[in-house]
Amino acid sequence: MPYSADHKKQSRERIRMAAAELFCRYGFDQVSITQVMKHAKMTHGAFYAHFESKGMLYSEAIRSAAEQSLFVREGYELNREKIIYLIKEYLSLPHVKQEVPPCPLAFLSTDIAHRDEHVKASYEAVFNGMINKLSQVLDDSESAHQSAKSLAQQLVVSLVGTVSIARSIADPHAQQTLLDNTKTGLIHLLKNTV
Amino acid sequence: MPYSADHKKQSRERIRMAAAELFCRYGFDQVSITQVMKHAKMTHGAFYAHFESKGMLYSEAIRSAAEQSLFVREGYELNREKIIYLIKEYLSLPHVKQEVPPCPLAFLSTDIAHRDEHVKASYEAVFNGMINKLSQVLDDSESAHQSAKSLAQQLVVSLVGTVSIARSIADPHAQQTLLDNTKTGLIHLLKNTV
DNA sequence: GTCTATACGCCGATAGAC
DNA sequence: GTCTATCGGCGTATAGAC
Repeated sequence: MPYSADHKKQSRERIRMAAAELFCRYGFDQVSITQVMKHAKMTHGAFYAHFESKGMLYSEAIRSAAEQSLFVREGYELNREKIIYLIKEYLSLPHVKQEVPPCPLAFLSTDIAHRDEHVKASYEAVFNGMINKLSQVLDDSESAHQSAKSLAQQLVVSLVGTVSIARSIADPHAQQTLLDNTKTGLIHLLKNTV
Repeated sequence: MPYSADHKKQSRERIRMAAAELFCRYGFDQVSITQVMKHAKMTHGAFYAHFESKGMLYSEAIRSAAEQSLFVREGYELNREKIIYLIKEYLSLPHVKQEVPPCPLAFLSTDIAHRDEHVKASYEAVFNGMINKLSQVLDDSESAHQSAKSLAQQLVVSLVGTVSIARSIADPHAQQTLLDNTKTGLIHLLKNTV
């Protein structure tokens, strides 16, 4: 055959990456296969040689987006200080504006609710991955009244809620205030549970 | 004319209400004008006698949804105990499953991010309304290190984040755990800032 | 594997009868 | 004001050449 297996793999990966960026930015319904393929430097006809449907691509794109996002990309050798650093990055305007690879949990939260179980399973896997990673770090210095996993969940829902809301608000000043308030609140929460 | 002004007003209201329910449940893109009008007991042709576009309907539907939602409908004569009651209702499975009129902040958060400034303004107004209402109650018994408005924001972003994520997760047990954890965390937060 | 071309359906919005 | 009918556009997915 005129195309190597590696070439196919690379094409597939380009599609996955393009999809991760575009779906996060515009949502599932407002991104067409034609747009994704153009972003991946191909035409729409080639799509179905790599994925069986747009929905299946979505499911994979969520995991791709997660792999590139803050907490995974910089989440090696995590400790309390690094968590605080990541919280600040997560709750930053560049993240909200998707100038860095965004967290799909925050950018796609309500979008996932309308999709099939396969897509939801991807979202849930990313969510659990983030919780597990955080709770491992928080475990060794945990307060008496709150388990590490529960604390990690508090953290994540606040992060996700804040960024979701900030993206849906037009006023830049209100965005910044919101981000800063959550930042202060979460750091306070972490300090008090050392 | 064969139709009274009141009749027109009622039709318009039926459309608004139908839109509020359907948009919250399925999102903007996955609801057609035909569906909304069918839900409002009319045919699609009549739509543009009441609204100038689907986007304008969305903007109004967000406010309609907010008016019916928990914190507004039961938010009169608020106090700390009632806030705790509303938190429990908000973080309940019937709310997540939209068996009661849902909060548009949680059900539409990422959906709004892709719309125009007019829609975002509606979302922001609902958000600010909720923050203001809560912070008034929290103001008289505020802790030294955290303003009432900031505390109210912590509350809302946790509520919104939790319900958004819970809707996007398939496993009912994980949903319930998530809801319960946030419930505990927020009640703890409120008690500690009396 | 990737291309161009197209089948087929749905949607937002408009036109005109009643 | 509400109806039926339709326009124009775009979407997913497929077919067939190379």
